[in-house]
Order: sequence, then C-alpha cells, then structure tokens
Amino acid sequence: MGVTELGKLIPDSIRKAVDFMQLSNRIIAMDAYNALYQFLASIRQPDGTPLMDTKGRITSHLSGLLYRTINFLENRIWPVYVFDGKPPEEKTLEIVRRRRVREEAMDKWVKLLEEGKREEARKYAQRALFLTDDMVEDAKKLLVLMGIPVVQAMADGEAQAAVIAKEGKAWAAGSQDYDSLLFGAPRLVRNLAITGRRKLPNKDEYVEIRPEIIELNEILRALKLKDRIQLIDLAVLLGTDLNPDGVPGIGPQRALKLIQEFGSLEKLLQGPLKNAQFPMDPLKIRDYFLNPPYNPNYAIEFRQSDERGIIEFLVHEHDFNEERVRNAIERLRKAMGKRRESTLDSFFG
DNA sequence: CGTAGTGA
DNA sequence: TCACTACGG
Repeated sequence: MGVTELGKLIPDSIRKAVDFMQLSNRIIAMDAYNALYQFLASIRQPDGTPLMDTKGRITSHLSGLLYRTINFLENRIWPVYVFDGKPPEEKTLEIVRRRRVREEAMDKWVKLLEEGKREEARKYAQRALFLTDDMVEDAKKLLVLMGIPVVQAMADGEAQAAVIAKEGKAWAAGSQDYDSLLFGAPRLVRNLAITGRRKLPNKDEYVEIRPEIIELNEILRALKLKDRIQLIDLAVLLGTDLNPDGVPGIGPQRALKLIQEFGSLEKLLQGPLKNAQFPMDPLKIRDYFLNPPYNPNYAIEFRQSDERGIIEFLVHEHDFNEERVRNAIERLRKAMGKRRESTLDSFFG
C-alpha cells in the first residue's frame, strides 16, 4: 500500500524516535483510513474474527479509534482525522488489485477456519477485511460525538493531510505510509500507537515501538535529491498507487542512482528507461503528487464532546460495555479540559 | 490495538 | 511498578 519501497531508502539516521509527550501541544493530521485499517487488521480474536455487535456489524475500528484518540488527548496531542474522498480515476487499477487480494484472502481464511487452523487463518483475515461505507460513517460519527475535527478530503486523504500540514494548520501528517511526504507534507509522524512493546508475528520476540518523525527536507538531504519533484520521480520508479509495480527490475538503490545521475523522469524516459512500461503516462503520475485534488474549505475545530450521544451510539447501538464506555468518557472529559491549558487556544472555538 | 485484571 | 495475559463487541 502506498509507496512502501520508498521507506527502504529512508535511513534510520533521519527517523527521530520520540515519546508521546514530545508530540504534546501539536495538531496532527491523521490519515483516517490508515488508522482504521490498522485497527481492523489487529483488533480481533485469535481466529481472526473482528469485534462485532449483536447485529453482526464490525466494531473493531470504533474500539481502536475511541481509546487511541483518548490517549492522544491525554498527552495533549490534537488529532484531526482526514478521510478519503472519491478515489481518483487513475487509482482504479490499484483498487481492483486490492479487491482481488482481499477476495483471495477471504477464501483462504474461510478454508483454514474450516480446517480448524485458527492461528494460520488469522493471517489471512487481516488481509480479507475491508472498510465499508457504513464503517467509515460510524467512525466519522464517533469522532464528531467526541468533538474531534473530521476533514473530508476531495480525493486522497494523504494529499489533504499534506495540504493541512503545508498550510501550517497541523504540525505534521500522521500515517504509516509515506505518501503524504510526496504530497508535500513537511513532516510525517509514523507509529502513532500507544508507546510500548509489541509482539513480533510468529515469534516469541518483542520490540519496542515508538513514534518516529521524518522530515521531508531531511529525506532530500540524505538522498542527495534536489527537490520534491525528484523524490516523486524516484517513487514513480519504485511504484506508487498509480503504478503499483513501478519499473520491474529496478529496486530502491538503482532507482536512486538513476534519479541522482539523470535528474528527472523525462531524462530517464529518453535514455535508459526508453522502453519501460507504465500503466499511464508517468509524468501524469508525477503531476498527481504535485497537484492533487484537495478540499480547500476545511475547518479544524475541537468541540465539547456529546457524552450522551457517545453512550447512545456505542452502548445502545453497538453493544459496547456501558461501564467501559463511561470510563472512557470520563477520561475524555478530563483530557478535553486540557484544551484551555494548552497553547492552542486560537484553534478552539 | 488497547484495557483491565493477575500475581509477583 | 512491572511483566504477562484474557478479552473487548
């Protein structure tokens, strides 16, 4: 998903590991779909079944969103959740591909479950589930009830998050993917889960996961690239959502060398990559990252949470445990109170 | 993923 | 205050 290969070129030296506290008093434009997919993939039973209410509607993403958001607020981190709009036509290929992967995983999951191989089944369950419109609407509804700003992107959420960060309305974009940097976010925060030990899949090992900050300027400097256009060109060689396969046979190191040597996609297309195949004009792909559609009319406003609304929604509609929810609401209220003490007063209505 | 319980 | 684990819906 996204420009995963690009991550291999970002050296550890410019990945600044931080604690939650070091992100205090910052607004972060979160890639909502990215977060929801994470919850969906990880909040489930040993056999891969997600959390569901009595009507069979998936609630894993709501549970994750509720508690993680409260954790942010308790640390005075102010999340703005940016939701994808209509995917651009150029992404159709990737969307079709992902659907196929999902359907294959779904078959495999069901099959392994029937064979009683629960642990193995879980792996495929993670790939099999996808966000439905209802699930997205539920997530937005919860955030609105909590008083957290929701921004609707025109198309790509990462593009919108980048705009928000570029305009200084947020301090950084928050996502596991690197796309927002291509879209021009000056700063990206990854691993925005609660700090702590996480178990490695299939192993009895644990690793300490901490949030990490990556700055666009530092990537350019570390990779000896002239500007963001060269970084985008590099990404196009490696593969983006608009050309998932990149240029076959060219890995991260060679792609970097080529961009450093030839300077641009145009030059490469006239020279060594004359015969390379792309699903669409590679210069159009570059232009998509340079000038993505975005929503210029967004507002970032933290409001009072609707406590009764949250109870109604989570407890009565989606069968959450009332005591747990009341506990969460109590934490939410205390954390929201920190608004006044924070340095962000101008952002709050 | 994150909470809440247990037992040292 | 840990480390570990069961469970959430």
